[in-house]
Amino acid sequence: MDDIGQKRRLGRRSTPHRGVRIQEVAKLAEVSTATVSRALASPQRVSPEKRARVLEAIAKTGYTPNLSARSLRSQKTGMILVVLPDLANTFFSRILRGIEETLFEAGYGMIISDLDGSPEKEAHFAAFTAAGRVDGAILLNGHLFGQSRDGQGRAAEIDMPIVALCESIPNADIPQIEIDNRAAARKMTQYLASRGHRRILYVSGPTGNVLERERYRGYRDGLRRAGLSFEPELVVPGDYTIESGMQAGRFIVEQRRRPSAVFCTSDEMAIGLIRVLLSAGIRVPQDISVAGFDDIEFAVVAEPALTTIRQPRQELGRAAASALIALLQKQETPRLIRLETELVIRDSVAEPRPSRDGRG
Amino acid sequence: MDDIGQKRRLGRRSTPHRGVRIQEVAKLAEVSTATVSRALASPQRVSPEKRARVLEAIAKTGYTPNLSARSLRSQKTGMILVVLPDLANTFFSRILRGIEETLFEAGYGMIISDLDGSPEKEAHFAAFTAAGRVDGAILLNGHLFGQSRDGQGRAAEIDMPIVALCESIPNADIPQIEIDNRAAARKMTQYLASRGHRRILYVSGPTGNVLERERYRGYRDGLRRAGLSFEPELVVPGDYTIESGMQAGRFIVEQRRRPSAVFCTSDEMAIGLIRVLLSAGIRVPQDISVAGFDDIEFAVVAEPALTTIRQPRQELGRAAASALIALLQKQETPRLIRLETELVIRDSVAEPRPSRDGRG
DNA sequence: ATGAAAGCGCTAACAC
DNA sequence: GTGTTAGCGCTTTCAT
Repeated sequence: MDDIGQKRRLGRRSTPHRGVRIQEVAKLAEVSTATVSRALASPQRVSPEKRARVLEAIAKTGYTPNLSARSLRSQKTGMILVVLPDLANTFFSRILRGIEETLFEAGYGMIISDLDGSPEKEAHFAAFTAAGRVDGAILLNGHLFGQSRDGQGRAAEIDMPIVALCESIPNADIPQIEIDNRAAARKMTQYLASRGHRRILYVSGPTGNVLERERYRGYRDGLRRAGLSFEPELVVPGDYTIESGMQAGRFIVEQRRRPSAVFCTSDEMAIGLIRVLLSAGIRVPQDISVAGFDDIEFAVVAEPALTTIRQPRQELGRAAASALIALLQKQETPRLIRLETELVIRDSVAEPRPSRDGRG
Repeated sequence: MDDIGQKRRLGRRSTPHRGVRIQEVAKLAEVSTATVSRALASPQRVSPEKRARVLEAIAKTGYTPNLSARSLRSQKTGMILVVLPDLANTFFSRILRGIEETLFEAGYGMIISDLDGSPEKEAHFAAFTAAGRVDGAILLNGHLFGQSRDGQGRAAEIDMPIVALCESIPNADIPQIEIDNRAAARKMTQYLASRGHRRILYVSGPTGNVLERERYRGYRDGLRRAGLSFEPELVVPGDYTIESGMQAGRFIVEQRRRPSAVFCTSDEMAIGLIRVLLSAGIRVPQDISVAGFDDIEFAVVAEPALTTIRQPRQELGRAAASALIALLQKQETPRLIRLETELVIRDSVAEPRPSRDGRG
């Protein structure tokens, strides 16, 4: 006790820390600090008797290791950075939960960075990462730190375990976890065609987005396989938000020659679009069928209930976290993990009603 | 260079860190490490000339301070813990964004803990906090660490800046940021009554929840002020989820004597409930009016568009973060901050249709 | 205004 | 299996 008291006095800290330190535990258990440390980190390497004494001393003192110190010494932080474009987007929350669960089980914590479209933030988090504050990162934003920026930020130099989730990152030699967007979009397009639709409007995601590129290809594939011709005027831009779905809806309402089915590449857009259609007196699915993508929680309670593509969101999160953990443990991990999607048939898609110009 | 090279060799680190260290910058700028440190932390205390040299050296080397070391030395982490009950709940994402924004502006990072109803996790994060890994915490879960648990976890001893957001924590001497749930619920109940409803069913939140207690009181208040009598059978349990709203909906469908209006204490429940009503052939609002609470993104695109109470979610997050930052800076902060709510009138509430038994 | 040097609390290399 | 001890990289006191 005296020793510690003295040490305290000698220390030059400005804000005295009230926590118990490893020394105190060691003293109480009558072992060295190394033994206390080992008893915690690798119990099997300490004799049962001493281990018991250490554990007792820890319980008695309420000791919790200082993680900054541990970090500094071991060069590990136990923290993973999760970078995503928009925290407020429903789509991400379930994914986050999957990530969090898995990381937690493996003893890691999660630091979230909501990019919010700000390059400034991105630079900040790149620095953050470089500062050794995290052991690895999961990127949901479709590019590496500093990529698509000039070389001035040295972000690109970051060298640590990273995985890409959902939005794959081309040319990056890191594990990518995703769904087969192209196949999923093709599946939906073919389904729509199989119900008899011949004029299928496509509401896209943001231009340049990898997801969008793949889904668009899938749409074209589906059209081709169904023997339908592609018509450029049947592609309407969107950005996955409710608002952009509503805009697409307004566009459709104003048209003379309407599609018989609409394939929205997100559920949010589908829900917004349906709302506008309904308000304009266009019935769904009697007048126009609408399909979504993602199968968010609200898809099933939408009116009408949404026919959509289910993404295994929580599993995606878990898979990404697992891949990252494998990397951290220097284990082998596949470069590409593709999770299955499922066509979920509900009520928003029906046969087209017979149209005046002969066929759907 | 030689010195550093030598130091490296002498060091016993297992995983050589490739980052640039402060020494290297100091050497290049021909100043001491202390000057480098000061140039970063308090520029005005360093002569402009040396500061410029330091900055140049930093740019040249790409130096980023190691935050674990800084933490260890300064006893500050620059990290805030945000504890919330359910990350996958739409309601929280906007709040999180508000928190994140404000923390970011103040130079803090955010660590999220999704409790997910697990006391084990709670204990973990309590330990985490005790381990000096964060400088403060924002609690969205309605209780302090370890509260409502026996004294064995010494979590209660945690002594750091904490604020409670949304779910206030009784008897805790910490800033609380919330809306006036009671007044909001009263406002909605009175509005429903003003439209002519006399049998207003209340779908509650989880029992024991502070929010629920307040909203329930507001409902009773509203009834009283409108001169309506309270009827116990018009209270149906819920837990804010879509699913529980659907259950409440099924309950209503099975009743002979149905309410003319339903006040759901969350939008999710309202949307789930409407879905069930619609499926059973009960029209909303013609047959039954339904009101929600929160004004989530989907409220406006629901069919019918939801009449609800708007909570300023992002502002709540910002206010909580601001209060915490004030605390961290030892500034005064009000113990209670109440943000205004707003009654948002859309299409899910109408006058009751004349009923057989004479009045609504 | 600046530098020297003492640690922050811990882990791991090394010696036994 | 256990103890001794040297740092991890930084900030800050103290002395100048």
